[in-house]
Amino acid sequence: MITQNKKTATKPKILTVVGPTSSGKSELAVQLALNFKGEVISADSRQVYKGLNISSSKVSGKWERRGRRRFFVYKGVLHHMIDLVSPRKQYTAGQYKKRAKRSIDDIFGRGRLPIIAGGTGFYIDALVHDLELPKVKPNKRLRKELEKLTTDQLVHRLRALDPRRAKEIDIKNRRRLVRAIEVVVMTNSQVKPLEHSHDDDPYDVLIIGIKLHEDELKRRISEVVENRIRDGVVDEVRRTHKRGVSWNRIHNLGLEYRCIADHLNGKLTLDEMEALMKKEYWNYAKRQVTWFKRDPNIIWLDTPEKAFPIVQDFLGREAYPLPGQSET
RNA sequence: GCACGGGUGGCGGAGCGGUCAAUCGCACCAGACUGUAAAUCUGGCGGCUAUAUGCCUACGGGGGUUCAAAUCCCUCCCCGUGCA
Repeated sequence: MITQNKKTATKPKILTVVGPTSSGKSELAVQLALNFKGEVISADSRQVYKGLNISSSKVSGKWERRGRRRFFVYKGVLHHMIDLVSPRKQYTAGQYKKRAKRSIDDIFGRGRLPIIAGGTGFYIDALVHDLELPKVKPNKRLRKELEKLTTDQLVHRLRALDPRRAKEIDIKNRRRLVRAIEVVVMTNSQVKPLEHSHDDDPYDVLIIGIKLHEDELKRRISEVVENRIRDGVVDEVRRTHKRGVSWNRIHNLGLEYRCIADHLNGKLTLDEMEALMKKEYWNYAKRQVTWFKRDPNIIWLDTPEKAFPIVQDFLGREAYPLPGQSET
């Protein structure tokens, strides 16, 4: 259990590894975990789903029994926030935050270091800054109804309900408008303004970002896509659909799920699919970078190995010999 | 060689006398993000510049018609298809 007395107590330390897709975050996280007695918390919106393995770049670990509990283990390192629900269900950022927070407490309870690693920036922010996301579950009926309105009508509706929110929201983004209205309608109250100062953060966080050279990243993305196809992503998606996940839902999972679904439905040849996947992944990587860019606290590294001394410094203990130093 | 069809911005592809620096898509650049975030959304994208109801150069080359041409005519070059 962590209790944080904001000003006086020293906050518990956690580590975060971010970076665009294919940059090697997962592997670095594992290495850091091995060196600094940590456990990994995946911050990836698709790895929470069971059965999406190759397609979500899940580490190739296994579920193992440890005492009375079962953990997802890779290279001896415990991984959390993986394989939580069926892809038929929709897992949300709020659910993620709540559960990941428990994982952090859990890890502290074992006297270990939580290492958050992943590419879903929103999840990481929610967790690390303890964002208070409105506790309003999706209301299908209401959404369906709101969906029928024009964007302008949605804006007017929101203005009437919550003028402050209407002012700051992206008024061209229907999805956001619908959700904002949903929140007001369901809670019967307006959203309070968000103000998060870092002083309020519950943890002392070191964020390491992997920043590869553009060409290098592109190269790696190509490689990853090719490997996945060879390893059977197409089959994985086919199987996922056979298990009752609708094409519509698969399409909504984004990126390669779309490309592969289109291929399976005869809209794309295998080659077209591959090319499209590479393109989509690259664009995604850029979106991720845009997100991370605005956090000035991220320490960007061009080679993962540079992380070790920085982390050691952050933890400020002698207890963690750097790799290679332990043997001599 | 003849007959059609076509040559438009990095690419695909609209426009077929004025309101065209040229719809749109892709690529590219930048950005947003309060329980769908691998989702969703926005802006820019010929050149120049004080970024603008500004100037310049533009729709294969050249020449014409017209107040006005990417759009019409002539001619040349190139590509595709059909016939020789």
